[in-house]
Amino acid sequence: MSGDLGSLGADATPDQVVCHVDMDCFYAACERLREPALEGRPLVVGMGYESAETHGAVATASYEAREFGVESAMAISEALERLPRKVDAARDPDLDVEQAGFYRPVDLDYYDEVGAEVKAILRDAAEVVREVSIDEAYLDVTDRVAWDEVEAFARDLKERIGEEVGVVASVGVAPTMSAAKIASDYDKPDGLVVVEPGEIREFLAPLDVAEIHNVGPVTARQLREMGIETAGDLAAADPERVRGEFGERGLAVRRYARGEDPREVTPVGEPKSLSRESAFTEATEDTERKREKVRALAGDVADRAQREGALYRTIGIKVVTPPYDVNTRAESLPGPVDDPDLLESTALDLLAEFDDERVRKLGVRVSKLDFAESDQASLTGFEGGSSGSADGATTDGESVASADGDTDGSDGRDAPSDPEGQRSLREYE
DNA sequence: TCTGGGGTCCTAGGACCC
DNA sequence: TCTGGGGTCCTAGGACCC
Repeated sequence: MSGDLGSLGADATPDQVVCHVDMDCFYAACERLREPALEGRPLVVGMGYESAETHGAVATASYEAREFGVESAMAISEALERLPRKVDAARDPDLDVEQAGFYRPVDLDYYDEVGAEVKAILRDAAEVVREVSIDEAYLDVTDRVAWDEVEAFARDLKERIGEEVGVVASVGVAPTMSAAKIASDYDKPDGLVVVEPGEIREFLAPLDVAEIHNVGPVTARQLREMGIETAGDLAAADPERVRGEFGERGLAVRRYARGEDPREVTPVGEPKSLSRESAFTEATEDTERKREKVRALAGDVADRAQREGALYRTIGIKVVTPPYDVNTRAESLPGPVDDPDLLESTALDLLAEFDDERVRKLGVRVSKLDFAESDQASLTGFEGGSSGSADGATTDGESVASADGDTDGSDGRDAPSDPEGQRSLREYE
């Protein structure tokens, strides 16, 4: 029986050896890499945070900082109450310098570089790697490592990451993606947990339902109200009852709790949407400020779409109003475009509905993406001078811009993406 | 004290078509 | 004449993940 999914039912669990690699406090680890003096000290990395400011949220807190009660996603202002900044403590006689910590703003570009080094090691160690985020990946090592060798394999992997990159990874190994993920989290930091096929049910059974993938705060609370507290409870629950309460998603989660997971490790594909969002320091009603922010966000999204060779067919905005109400509006076009001006004007039109509202956060998104045409152009080496990537649009019947007049005339799609933007879109090897 | 930013998937209702 | 049924696409919101 080699993991031939085709011969199994769609829901069957494939025969796999899955490794989940998860960096410990990754952002904090990166900061310590370039600032070794931070080693061993309470360290908070804040998003939307700038030095000496108090707004933003905790992206990562080092384990030392967590001892002071600082948690992920907490407001920086609250984190500062639990763990004052070292610089402030040094100046304030009422504060104890020993009970203070260090705060740094996130620097994603740098973390990306470090993450890329780790990913290179992972791709070297396994044929199939699914990179889930900047600091996390699944490896399929079924064809490379037997169950009795997998612990040594994982230990080597952790060592390589530690020696070559200088950050600490936790690794979980299991027959399914969902169990491997739980295993990597089980003994953090610096964890290494192997769950062999025969052990998976017993391993999962005592865990809190909230630890199961796709069980968030809402589902966890509803499950508890049903008397389902552990993965074992959920595994044993009547599937019809679970389906009635949570639909198909509930059934999937119940299967995870039973150690069943039909997903095979595959590389991530092209993105489904691209977006940018940004918060105001405090909610504003000022129409021009809102429009200004949307213009900036739309420009960023347009640039990114162009760089990645993505055409988009749906343009949307997100408007967050106090206390924290999320509103989305979207409009689909007749065909996929690469048109920054249209993106901006559409986003602004959608925003008009909120002219009278106080707004704390705005976002711009493009979706229904289409990479085929620019792929085509780059793969065939079409350089097509000034008419660049638009050439693809003429090859299939769906010519884009002409389609409808609903955008105040101006078929103005300006000369599309420059050749610079055409750098290789994927790295199938 | 006002919660950052970037994503994915699912559901539900309405429009529209056959 | 409301009496169905099936399918697709669209928008909006929600839950979840990192």
